[in-house]
Amino acid sequence: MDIKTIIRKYREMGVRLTPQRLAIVKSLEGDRSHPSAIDIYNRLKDEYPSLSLTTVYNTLQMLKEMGEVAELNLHPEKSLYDPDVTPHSHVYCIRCERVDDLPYAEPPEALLKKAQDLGYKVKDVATIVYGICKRCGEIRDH
Amino acid sequence: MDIKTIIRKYREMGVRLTPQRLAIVKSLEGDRSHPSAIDIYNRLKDEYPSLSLTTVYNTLQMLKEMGEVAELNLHPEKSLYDPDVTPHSHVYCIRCERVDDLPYAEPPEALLKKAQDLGYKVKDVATIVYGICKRCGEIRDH
DNA sequence: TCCTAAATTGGATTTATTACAAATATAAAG
DNA sequence: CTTTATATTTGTAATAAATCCAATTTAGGA
Repeated sequence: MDIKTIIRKYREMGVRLTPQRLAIVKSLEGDRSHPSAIDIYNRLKDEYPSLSLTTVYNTLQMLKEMGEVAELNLHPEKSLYDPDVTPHSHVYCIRCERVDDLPYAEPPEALLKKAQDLGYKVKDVATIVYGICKRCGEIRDH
Repeated sequence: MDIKTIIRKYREMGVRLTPQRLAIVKSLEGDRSHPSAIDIYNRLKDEYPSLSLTTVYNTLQMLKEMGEVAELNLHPEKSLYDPDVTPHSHVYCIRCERVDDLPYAEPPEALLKKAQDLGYKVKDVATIVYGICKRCGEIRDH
């Protein structure tokens, strides 16, 4: 998520470079917290009081199409966004919803094979580890 | 998802065996379509006109706690339910939302290792293949 | 500086899910 | 078979995420 790259991409796409978009891009830069759209909105609304949630959603959608962010389906009820689009996996704490990165690992070949046999054109593979994070384990396991 | 087993489990849990619960369990038996709560509700509402969506959610929640169904986070906005709780993976069509089963495949050991190193107590691993199913591929790729 | 197409805003809408109080019905006891 | 306690269902309202849309604003080229 390099800002210069993104600004260039915006220009190339003939898309306007608004302060809102720039703010969203900048807030996402280097962010490893895997925020939701509303998280991003809340972060920025003090600095941009007129910012609208719709704009956050629109911008995330656009960044997704540009290949600059990935949408993660870790949480059953909301999408989380990840500015790191290099292949990697995630651990998700089922108690506090914390997300941490895991390294990239080649998915089992047998799965891709079987998906293709079923007629699927494979676009992506996600591996998600579900567990209880250190902090939550300490809190409840007294 | 064996009905006799479930009835026995209900009894053991001291939980009442209502027609609604039985209908939901029966409709799920052997179902490989990965329905949402609303799908299940729609299927049953003709036969059980008084059935409420809340009851469907309650029952799914209970079956989940009994270990008889798994909740899948494949779709960004809704949960899908799977009465096959044996370990296996899924392919998800990003166009039509179709879901197919994939065999079980051992997740990469390096991921579990890393999650544990981060302090997580690992509970589950999900591998999801995203792609375009045969039918959708044929429709749009003229 | 002006102008227009593109973008933002905010309020309303849709969809999934949960909360809750009142009505109902299971299943055990008599 | 009837009664009864209480677990469960129901329906409606409340939440929450995400989308829609018309009116307003603005980026950026002329």
